[in-house]
Amino acid sequence: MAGRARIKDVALAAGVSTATVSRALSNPERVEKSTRDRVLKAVRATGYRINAAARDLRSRRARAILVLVPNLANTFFSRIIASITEAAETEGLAVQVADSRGDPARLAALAHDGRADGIVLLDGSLDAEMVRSWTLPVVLLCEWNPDYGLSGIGTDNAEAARTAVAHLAGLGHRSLLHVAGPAGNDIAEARSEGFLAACAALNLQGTVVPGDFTMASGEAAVASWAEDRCATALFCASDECAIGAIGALRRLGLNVPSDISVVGFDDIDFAARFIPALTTLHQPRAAFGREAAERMIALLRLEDEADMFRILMPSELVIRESTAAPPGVAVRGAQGSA
Amino acid sequence: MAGRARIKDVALAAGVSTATVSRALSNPERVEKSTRDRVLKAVRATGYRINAAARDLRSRRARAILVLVPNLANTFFSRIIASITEAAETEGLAVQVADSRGDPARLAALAHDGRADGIVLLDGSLDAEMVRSWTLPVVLLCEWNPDYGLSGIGTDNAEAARTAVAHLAGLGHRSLLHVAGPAGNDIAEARSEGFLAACAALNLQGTVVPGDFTMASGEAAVASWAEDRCATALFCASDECAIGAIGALRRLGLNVPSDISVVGFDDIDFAARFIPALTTLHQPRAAFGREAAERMIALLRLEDEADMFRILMPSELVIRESTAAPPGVAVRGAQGSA
DNA sequence: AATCGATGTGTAATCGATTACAGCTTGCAA
DNA sequence: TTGCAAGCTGTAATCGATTACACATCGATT
Repeated sequence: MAGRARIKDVALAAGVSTATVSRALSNPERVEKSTRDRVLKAVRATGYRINAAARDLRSRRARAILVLVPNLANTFFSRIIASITEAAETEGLAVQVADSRGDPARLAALAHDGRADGIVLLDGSLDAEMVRSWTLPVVLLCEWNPDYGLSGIGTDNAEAARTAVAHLAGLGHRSLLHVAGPAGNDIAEARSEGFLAACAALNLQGTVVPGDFTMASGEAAVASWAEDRCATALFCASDECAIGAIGALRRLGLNVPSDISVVGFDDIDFAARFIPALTTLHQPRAAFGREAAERMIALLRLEDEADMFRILMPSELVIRESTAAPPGVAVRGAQGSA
Repeated sequence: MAGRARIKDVALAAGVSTATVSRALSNPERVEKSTRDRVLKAVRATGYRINAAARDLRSRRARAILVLVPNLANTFFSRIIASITEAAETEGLAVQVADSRGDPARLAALAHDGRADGIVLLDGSLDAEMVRSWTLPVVLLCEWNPDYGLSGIGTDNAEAARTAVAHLAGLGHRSLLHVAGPAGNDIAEARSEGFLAACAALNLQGTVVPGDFTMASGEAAVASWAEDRCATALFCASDECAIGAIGALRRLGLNVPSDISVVGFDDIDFAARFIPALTTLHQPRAAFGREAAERMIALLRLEDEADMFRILMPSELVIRESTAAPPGVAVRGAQGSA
């Protein structure tokens, strides 16, 4: 802290100017090999570390991106963050992680204090006007909000919902209940609409009840379902919701999947380990992170405005233990091992 | 981006010097009210945002702390991070989050590039020499490593293990298996030692098998347990491990808790929702985060070295559904509702 | 031999804030 | 009236890097 070496000290030790030290470190090919070696030796000898504040100030960029997630405690996001970090750091970009909830002033400060050059936003429920007022390049990831006017990366939620419905229909279910995500959330609505469209297309009875992705909303949905029990399968807008629902069903003395099938969404880490292991739609989280980082890097390289893009990566249905034929329906063509 | 206002622009707009603007913003009481109001109005009018790089450079501090966690995807950590963030931000400190795994050079860079004034470390398995070489104030949280030579905050793991054993003994279990955390991990070893000490004190048969906190290690432990089935209860070093173990038990056709009891550790979010809901040791994560932030703030205020401290906060046993009397043992004094 | 370009290095301006120091007012006591 | 302290504000140095520009060297070309 006290006696940290400055670039000046390194220059002195190597017998060169500070300009040469700077070049040796950030543009090695612009100094002669022998000089570079002397500089690097001096760096080692002095224990020099570049001062980020000074560099950022002079070069007018932070070599960092900010990742904003609505909820750090959600494992769905942390996996994506890890993947963004990996891709960004190979490009020399640091990654800052922050929670997007709470005080808008805090967010504005984060977005504009110059500590980051770009933002990867995983929250579609922020005030659109605020988001549009940000002057940094932003990539919207996973979530979607047309009002932001941003480029984005996500999955085709309607298509994924269709896949889930087709799976349940294939098992013999004729009456389905969808526990939706929060109203106003674009991806949640895409899932609901995809669900209803698929039910209509396959001539199934499809009902939607409101929810908000949480376990509590899964429990609440089961409570309302229990009144008439008209559906034999639940399609939940998130794995957490599905897990909440299964817990509630079990408390009603019902077994998943023999009494009722449940499909989740996301394929969070616990989905495979849950009992029963969750049939769910796997979102390509590692690919999301990688793609977002790459797009961001490209945006930062281009000084001027880049073209808008919207990238949809497919979600895959992962069939595990939480779905089966409805009670009383023979499994057609049941095949061997599983 | 292009036309961001500088402090100079604000000064011009308000008809004062940049020094006054700076003071009006960071030491409001040092400028006259009327001047301050003019400055604030100018700030609003120009949309001025302080440039963090310039401020950090000049004031030689970053007003930020770095939180290092071994695994962002672990919800146990994310809850703590949220709590650190909350406490730090009320003090005007930004929080940077990074993964502590991987390239040591990356960590060294993070620790020394001047972007943070202090470090909250949640990883006890880093190279001790590297950690000691850090020149920033560091608080070790949750994990513990005596070789770091740091102040720390955590829970009394041996005591917590004793509580778990006492609970199982009270239910009638006489033979216990502990699935340990990774060797060399201080808190894992404290749990193992506490477990063995408690078994000895209560005259129970206590066995320890190696593990590493993961679900996979829980599954592996069950596989080895299945060879002799000598224990009627499992005490796992983490909830994830316990969940892995329960999954494996279920695949063996065994029911928790009627065939075998399982106790976890941590009380992660899923613990309460898992089926069966996990009996586990609740670590006070919000308090951990708050305490760490406060201690760090105190450390940063003190210029010189502060006294070392080691704070232990109690973990509480939360009894849920995964523990019961062993098969064939009547529940003594079973009491009413639960 | 003179010119040119390429290459490597140094000098000094610069990024945008903070803050030590000094100067100006103002109020009050002597 | 004068002196002094207190309070407010401005001037300018400063933090530690990057980088435009200038300069020196050297080999190749004419």
